[in-house]
Amino acid sequence: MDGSKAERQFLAAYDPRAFEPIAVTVDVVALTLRADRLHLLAVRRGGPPYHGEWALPGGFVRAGQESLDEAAARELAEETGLAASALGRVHLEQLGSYGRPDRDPRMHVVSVAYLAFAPGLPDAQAGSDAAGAAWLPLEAIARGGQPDPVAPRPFEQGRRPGAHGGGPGRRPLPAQQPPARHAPPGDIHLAFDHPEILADGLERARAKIEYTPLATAFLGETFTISELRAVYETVWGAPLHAGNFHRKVLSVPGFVESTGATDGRPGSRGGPRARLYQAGDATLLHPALLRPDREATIR
Amino acid sequence: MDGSKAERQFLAAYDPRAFEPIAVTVDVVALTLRADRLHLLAVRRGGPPYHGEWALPGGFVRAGQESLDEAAARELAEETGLAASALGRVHLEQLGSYGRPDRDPRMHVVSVAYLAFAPGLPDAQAGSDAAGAAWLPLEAIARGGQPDPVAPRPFEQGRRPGAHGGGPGRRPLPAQQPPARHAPPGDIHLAFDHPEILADGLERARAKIEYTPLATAFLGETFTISELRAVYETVWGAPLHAGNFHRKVLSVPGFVESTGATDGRPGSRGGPRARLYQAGDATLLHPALLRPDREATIR
DNA sequence: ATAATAGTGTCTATCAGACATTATCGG
DNA sequence: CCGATAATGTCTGATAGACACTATTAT
Repeated sequence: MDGSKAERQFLAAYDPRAFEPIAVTVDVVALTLRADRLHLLAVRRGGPPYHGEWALPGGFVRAGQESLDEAAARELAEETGLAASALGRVHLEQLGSYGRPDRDPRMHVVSVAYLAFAPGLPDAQAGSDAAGAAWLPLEAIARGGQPDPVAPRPFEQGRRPGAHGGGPGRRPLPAQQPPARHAPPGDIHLAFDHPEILADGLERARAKIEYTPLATAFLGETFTISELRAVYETVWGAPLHAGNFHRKVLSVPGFVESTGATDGRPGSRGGPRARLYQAGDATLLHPALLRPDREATIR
Repeated sequence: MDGSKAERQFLAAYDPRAFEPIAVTVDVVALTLRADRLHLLAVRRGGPPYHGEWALPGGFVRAGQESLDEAAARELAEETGLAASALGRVHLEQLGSYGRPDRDPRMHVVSVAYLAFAPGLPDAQAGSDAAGAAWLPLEAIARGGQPDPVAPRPFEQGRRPGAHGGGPGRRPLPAQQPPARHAPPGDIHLAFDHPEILADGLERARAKIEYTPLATAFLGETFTISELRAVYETVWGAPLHAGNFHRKVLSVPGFVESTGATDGRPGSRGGPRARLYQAGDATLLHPALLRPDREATIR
């Protein structure tokens, strides 16, 4: 029809600035578990547009210097103030790209979104870029679109004490936060199209723990089956049968491996000391742990 | 540590060309079924780099003018020479983004890859950009990486006559191609990192037809259960039990709907006339059609 | 003692897969 | 008739989920 494409490519080969540019950024939907509730890592924007509002952590990809994966890891490290060592236990995967021309008022920005699962991380985001970075409870964030039918409604589970991971030293921690009621209602609104990205990330997370062992990425090095169940219950927003879950998890080869040890910190409301497990070497769960009745065929 | 991000953002707001740019392209892994074999839409490159080699169809996203989805649909339409009407039956979804700084020798190019499932399309890519566009049988294309263990080995199925869809008028077509042996061996090598993108697209396709009805996107408006089974067998590269498949497909609500009609063109080797079905209204299959034994837990 | 939890056993409905059977068509 | 296919039926092993039960610990 025109051959203009070949021409454009030719030009691009010799003058990369010949076109109106498109900026490329990475944004990270970083999730963690705190006190049996999902939290999102968010930053306060320090300039226009959306000055002062919350947004996903992210930034520009450094042209010619880094891959998308590297850029996402870098942004996450900067924003959490975490050393690469601590990032080792964080799962990071590409979520998808968002490129509507008007999603950023300044110019056409294509954002490559990433999804991160993190164990309980220290709250302080010292130094670094993100003075205003914080873990926000998900319920405090306004839904992207319609009321999500598969949304993780906090169904008020037994409020386990150590059900969140908590890194290597996660021993006592009698309840770092007073079990304050559901926190502020969903009145925090994310900037840009980040509500949509968050919604996609949540759905991905819910699906991902069905057929991969990534739920363990929310926990510490070792964990009990109950803690693992708490991850599923929180991410899926539905209670699971303790006994069946226990048997199921142990029956899936490669999901978890027993460390001989038992939990030194038993449940605060009694019960025998649980055995401790660590993540196995499986990358896919077979058979999978399917979400409870997604109502025959969702249409 | 520096606050340079805020500064960069500030600059970007007022001078989009202040940085070394990153180009954004879309590339499409378009798959179709011809004569019971998967084919990939590929174009011959008309200029450096990789001049004369095969590559995925794609091109630059038009800054400020179109979304990523729109760009992918546009490129696919240009390359196939298809009107938007014919594209209506094509499934198009985002696959992932690829952004290693050295993946294009000219400059840092981030490519947003898309995956397309198409019914049998006319071979002629008239006019349009792509003088050199063609559907290449997958076996003719060199594997991206290691020998893919889940690769769809052509297991030599019964060579059904009409097992490929074939758009609205797919009646006679007694065997448009002589059942030529497996075509040239895998010696075609795709340019750039397109072998990797193709491999990812194939794996996505194999997984996607497990839990979505998208296998029907490879077929015409109406199809028989056998034709649908041929899609699964070809994409998965493994034979399926005809009887069990039949019963299973009909038992999944919303997968297929019976049109009263029966196939006017019976199997060339006899047998009763099969009933014709059309795609149902389900968007997810429940229960899913799982691939045959992926060997307990893939590690 | 009471309540709550860890872990195991049992039963049942469901499903995937193997196999068989009947009917229908082309050659 | 013979061979291949469509469609349905039957059987078995595996699994998910419901439920029960015992043991252990905090309060």
